[in-house]
Amino acid sequence: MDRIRIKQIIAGARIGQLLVVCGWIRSKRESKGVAFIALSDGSTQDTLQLVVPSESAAFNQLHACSTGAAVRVTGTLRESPGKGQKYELEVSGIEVLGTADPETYPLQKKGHSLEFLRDIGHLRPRTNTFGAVFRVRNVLAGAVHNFFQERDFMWVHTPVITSSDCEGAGDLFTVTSLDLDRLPAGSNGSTDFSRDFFGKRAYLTVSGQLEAEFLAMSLGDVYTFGPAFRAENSNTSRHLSEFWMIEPEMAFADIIDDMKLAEDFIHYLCSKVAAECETEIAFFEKFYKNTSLKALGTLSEKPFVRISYTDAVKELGRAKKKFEYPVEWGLDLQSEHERYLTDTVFRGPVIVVDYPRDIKAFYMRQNPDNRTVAAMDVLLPKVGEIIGGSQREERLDVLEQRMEEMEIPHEHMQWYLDLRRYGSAPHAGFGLGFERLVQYITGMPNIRDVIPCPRAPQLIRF
RNA sequence: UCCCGGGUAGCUCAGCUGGCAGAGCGGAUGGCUGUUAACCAUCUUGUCGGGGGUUCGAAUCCCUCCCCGGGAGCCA
Repeated sequence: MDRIRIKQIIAGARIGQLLVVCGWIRSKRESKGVAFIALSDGSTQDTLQLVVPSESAAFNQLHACSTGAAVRVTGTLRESPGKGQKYELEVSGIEVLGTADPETYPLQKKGHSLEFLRDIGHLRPRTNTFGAVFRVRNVLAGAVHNFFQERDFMWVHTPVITSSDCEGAGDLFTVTSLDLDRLPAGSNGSTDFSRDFFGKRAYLTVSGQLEAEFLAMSLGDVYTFGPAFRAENSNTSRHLSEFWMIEPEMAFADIIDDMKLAEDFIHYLCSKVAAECETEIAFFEKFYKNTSLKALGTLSEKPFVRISYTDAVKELGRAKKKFEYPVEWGLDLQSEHERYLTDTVFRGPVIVVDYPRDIKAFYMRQNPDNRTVAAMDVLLPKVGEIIGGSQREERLDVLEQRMEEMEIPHEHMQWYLDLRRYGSAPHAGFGLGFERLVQYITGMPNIRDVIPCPRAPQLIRF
């Protein structure tokens, strides 16, 4: 007989049927006449209540059924007379597949701190919290593809290993097959990377954007969804060294189209999670209080406030609040400024657009005022920046001049400049940090708790 | 990387004006009950983060290193 998932049982219409269920024991309550077991199989937030009557042969095996043990159970589904669950399985047979020594099994019936669970990363998906996080993460990942596929964006696979070191974002991890104990010497004490695997220095990608641009400039609308790597020494609840990024890129599009896409995207994802992860969100609402179905519902409809950088600076200048960092046109907005805009002034997501060109990347399109670029950031309450995007500079002369001003060497960028030489066209895109989205929607305080195997400075266990 | 706050039993934490290392939870055993993080009784648990120093004596004071958390910077 095939096993059935608890998720399907909860969905209903199986009362009276003989079923086989496999899973891990969460808790057990024993008495003389009857025992109760809460069983989880990861398919859903809910546990299945197993009822083991003392006359059942399974009753003698209860000793091995401690918290954490894996079992295969046969029984008849009944309507539950008790509170807290609709169904329960009246057990006729239990096969203990794997015991879990209660003296050493680290998960208790009680709740654990998120910090402790990080130390047992291989077992934490068995908890309510992490089961919920990873189910929401899965629904979000599926929704990302649905959103773009429904709009005829093509999923493109940009490289993980790259030779491009001028993508603008932080420090890079070097990828090498050289013997690190005997590095070939180059000039003035450096390493000779011409002897390395690729014949030149290679890195883990920090972004697929530049590659996505050339794919957009032939396929039209594309998106990437894959890992990115940053070697920055960032120790915060919002940064990972390895994270997943979504980067749509649209040909024949401007910054207005870009903002529209970003807003539609967030709306879509929130509505999908609200519809498909009701129990998970209800769980987060109850135990972490940083998210709610109601808030998700609002987020999936409410239009985002749009404000120019220049007006945002004016708004901050009017603020009664004392800021630690100065507010002045030309300086980048600090976390406290962004938070003031999202949490106090507009009380919701805000898109800030048209930033000073001197604080933004070389590829962003210069506006007619000659001092701002068509760049936009989507800011969310509490989490801060979740999306950074721009219209790309499609004019060859303007781009070349900008690269010179910012001292970016042209030689490795000829292919990028070619896109402006041959059939150039307006195009725009953005990058969204997937974990920050999961973090925002689940309300998890630390980004290390929304990815199965977090990588950060000094952290690469599991 | 910088600024704060921490590291004591398997977990959460108290003890910190230097003087016998504690509680709750968990776990084990027994009892009881269609139970819901069940309940009652008994029992169980230590490299006080590592190293060095001050002292008759250090979990407690000093130095140093490691790790964790919060905030900042960098960014998504």
